[in-house]
Formats: sequence, C-alpha cells, structure tokens
Amino acid sequence: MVERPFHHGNLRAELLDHAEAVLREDGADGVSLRDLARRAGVSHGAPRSHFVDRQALLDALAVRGFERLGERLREVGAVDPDRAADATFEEAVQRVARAYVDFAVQDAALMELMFAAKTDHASAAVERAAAGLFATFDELLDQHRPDQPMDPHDRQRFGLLFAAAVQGTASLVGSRRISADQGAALVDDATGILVRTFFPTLRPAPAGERPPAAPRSAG
Amino acid sequence: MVERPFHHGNLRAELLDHAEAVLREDGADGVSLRDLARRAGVSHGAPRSHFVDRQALLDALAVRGFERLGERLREVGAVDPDRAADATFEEAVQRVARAYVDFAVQDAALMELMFAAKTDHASAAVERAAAGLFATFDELLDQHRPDQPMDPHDRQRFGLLFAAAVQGTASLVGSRRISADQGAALVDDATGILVRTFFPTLRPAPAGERPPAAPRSAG
DNA sequence: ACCTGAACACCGTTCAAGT
DNA sequence: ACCTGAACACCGTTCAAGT
Repeated sequence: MVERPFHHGNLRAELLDHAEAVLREDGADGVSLRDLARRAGVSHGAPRSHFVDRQALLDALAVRGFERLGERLREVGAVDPDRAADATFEEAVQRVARAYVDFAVQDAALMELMFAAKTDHASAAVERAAAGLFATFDELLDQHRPDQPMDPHDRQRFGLLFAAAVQGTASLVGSRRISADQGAALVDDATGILVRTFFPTLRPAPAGERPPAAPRSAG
Repeated sequence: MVERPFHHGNLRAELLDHAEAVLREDGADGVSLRDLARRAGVSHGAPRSHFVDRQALLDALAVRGFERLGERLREVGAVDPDRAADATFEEAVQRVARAYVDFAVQDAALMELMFAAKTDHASAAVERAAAGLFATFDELLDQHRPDQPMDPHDRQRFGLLFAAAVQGTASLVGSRRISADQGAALVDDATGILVRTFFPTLRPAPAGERPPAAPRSAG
C-alpha cells in the first residue's frame, strides 16, 4: 500500500527509460549509472542489482533498440492485400529501407550502440537481438514473394546487400557525413537497384525512374 | 644537450601514437588523457597543451584515420597502365572496396570514431578529412574512365552508392554482425552490381558471373 | 531479492605557477 | 610556448550491511 520501496520491480525499466533519454540528448558518453540512479531517486549502488556493470546497461539499450527497430520495420513492411504483389514489393522494400534510415536519424546514438565495434566480449543477448533483426529482412522477403520463392543463396545475398545498403546509409547519415535528405534519396536509389537486379522482370521500365541505363538491357 | 624537456615538439604525435595503440587494444573507452600522459612520461596536465579536451584528441585520431584510409585507397586504386581500362576498372573498384572493408576490420574502433554519431558540435577538421576521403572516390572514378566521363549526377550517385556499400559492410563487419569473410564476399557482390548497373556495356556478361547466380568465389 | 552507503581507484578539467 | 602539480567534481566498481 505505502510507496516505501519506491521501486517494486520496475527500477530496471525506469533506468533504461532514463538512459534512452540521456542517450538521445548527450550520446553514450553521457550515460552514467550514478546519474541514472539519481534520476530514479535511488542510491548509486542500486543499478548494480539489475546491471552487473555499465556495459550491461548499454547492451540492454542495444537489445531494446534492435527490438524496436524490428517492430517498426515489420509494421512498415507489412503486405498490402489490396494490391498486386509485384506493384507492392519494391515499394515495401523501399518503405522498410526508409524506416531503417529514419530510425538511424532519430536515434543516432542508439544506432551507434547497436553497431558498436566489439573489441572483446560480445553480449549474447545483443547478438540474439541483432540476429532477430536480420531474420525479419528474410521474413519480409518471403511475405512479399510467396508466389516466387527465392533461391536460398540469392535470398541470403539479397538480405546481406540490403543490410549493407541501409546500414551504410544509416552510418553516413548518423555521422552527418550526408544529410537526412541525401540519405533518403540514397537508400531509395540503392533499393531500386537491388530490386531491379534480383527481380529484373518486375516493373518493366516506367521510363524516367531508371538509373542511367537498364541494369539489364530489357530490349 | 641534456634530455631535460624530454619532449621537444613531438609530444602531440607521441600521444596520438599511444592513443592509436590503446584504441586498437581497448576501444575508445580505454583512451584516457591521464593514461596517455603516463605512457609518454609527462604530467597529467601536459596533454592539455596540445588538445583542449579529450574529444579533441579523439577528433585528431579520426582525422588521422581518414587520411590513412584515403592514402591506402589511392594506393590500391591506382590505374594499371599496362591493362585496358575496361578490364581494370571493375577490379580497381573492387580492390578499393576491399581495402576499405579491410581497414574497418583491422581498425574497427578507429573506424567507429571516424563515423561516430554527432550529437552536438562537429569538428571542422574531421569534416574536412571526411570530405577528402569521399573526394578520392570521385578521383578514382575519373582516373579510370577518362575516355568515358560520367554524367555529374550519375557520378555523384555512384559515389554515394559506393560509399554506402563499403561503409555498410564495414559497419556490419566491425560490429561482428557478419564475419570478415562474409564482408569481403558482400562488398565484392555490391561493387559488381554497382559497376554493372552504371556501366552495362562493360564486361558483356561472361555467363555464370551474373548477380542472380554465383556472387564470386568467396574464398 | 533488492537496495543503502562508505570506500577505493580512476577520470576530465581548471588553473596558478614554473621554465 | 610548453609543462607541472594541486584541486575539484564526477565516475565505475566493490562490498558489508540493512530490509
């Protein structure tokens, strides 16, 4: 009844919420366990009950990031049953790619955490979450092309190429090497090329939206 | 005559050298001004004479990284006068892309520093160095296709798509999301698709090396 | 199981002072 | 111009102790 313990099981989540806010504001360097404890109104040793060390908290943030990004991509990439598969496929790929880059723009520091360079030990939880994200790429592919299942090898290639394109754009935008607008255009361009390379029969050249020339001389 | 000052003008460089070693070993988090001062045998306040704060030192490392990567790419991407331009072009692009990814594998923490998410202020020196790296992409394009100058718009597109592909692969490999071997195969695949998309007349389909089929012997 | 609070070693940064 | 060394505020981490 009384609010004595102040935190009855939700301290972990509250710490993560505060951490996410600080991360967005000041970057990963600004995330301090003592500061988070202060914000939550607990002693500086309290976080230790939920995170063995600072890295464990950052890893938990990364896991959350992978999960949230995956959810968003699944929302955005859902099949539209009212439209022809062909017409909707490239659009869906492009929407997913755009959502990926948008995420990186809005949460650049979180994205950096999710793809941080691993010098030594890797967190198993983070690796699992990351693998889950990449698995959704494959799911989306299968969802949209049930009539035309891809060769497993090509499916993996497409997935990796897609991942490299969106992650590369995300990295360039997140580090401010290019603008958000440039990133959106870039990722559109990349997905267009990918789709046309792997599905040359789709969209028989609407004239005006093609690269310099057809990747395959369609005649 | 005596070696009293111990450091006569080279302390800055020595600090950076130590920092680079620590960076490789323990990541950016392990880089501490006080530790670097200790390694150089100076007082903990001495680095302040060369770097206004810790971030300034990290920025200087990033600048060095961009310069070193640019040099390497220029070495690797140099034109081979003994060969036909067509035959050597895709190979050169692929060599440059590979060198980029190799750099990211060997210096993952440095790469992370070079493409760190900017929450607030950006260092002008880092931006200049980064711009220099992207300029070398364009230089390499011009070097290899003097006979067939690209449309400026397509040149910029190619440069951005190339940058996204190599940086994306670098990020995936540096964060251990994929292996170094997968990264090499991926970047080969991506550059192959890019070259064939922008230069469809090059390499008129040697049958068996096209996208939907084998990517390239990954090793 | 969860949290407190003291203790320890280590930081970045500032600054008056030396050379 | 470059470096020293004290001072300050802030960390992460450990740990005995409380509930």
